[in-house]
Amino acid sequence: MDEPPEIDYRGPLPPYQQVAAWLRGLIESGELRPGQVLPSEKELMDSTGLARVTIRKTMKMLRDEGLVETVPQRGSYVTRR
Amino acid sequence: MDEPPEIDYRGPLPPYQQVAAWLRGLIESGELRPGQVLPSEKELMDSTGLARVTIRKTMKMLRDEGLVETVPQRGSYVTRR
DNA sequence: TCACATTTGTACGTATGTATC
DNA sequence: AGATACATACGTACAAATGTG
Repeated sequence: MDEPPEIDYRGPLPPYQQVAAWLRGLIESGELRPGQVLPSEKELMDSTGLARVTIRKTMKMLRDEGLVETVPQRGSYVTRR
Repeated sequence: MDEPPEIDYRGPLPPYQQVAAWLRGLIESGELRPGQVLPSEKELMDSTGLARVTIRKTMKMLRDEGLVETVPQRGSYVTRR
């Protein structure tokens, strides 16, 4: 898994959307394929330096977009379509 | 943290400047040292009885003076110089 | 069967940013 | 100056299910 971009706390997009944009790009480019697992909340926290609630907000956004599906105690996966 | 002075709503200085003057004094006297955190907006609201917008006006004044720096979601700190 | 680490779910408290009335 | 609301973010803690050894 690539490293996420540096978080810009002063940019036009809030941190949780910056992470979402990064993951969205990986999915749409095919780097992350349908059925494939995404980094765990912990991994994203460590790689971005953001808090868990912020990462969870990112994942919720991607879920709402239908791009990923989250399985409790398992992880989040790229939606198969 | 000391208690702020009683707010004089009829005095020559508006309330937000009265609070600013108090904090400025603490900083210049060394009671609040560089890098040290200032009371949160909530604490200042409670201890002064003033509204949040007023407290924020106080902090903006101190920021503009270069006496303090505010970190989003963190708090305001005495500028290190 | 058991113990342990991992992972998501949930909740609470605190803090600043922004907007509306 | 004030009141209220919502957005965004950090930290902590605990619960519950899963996977691994």
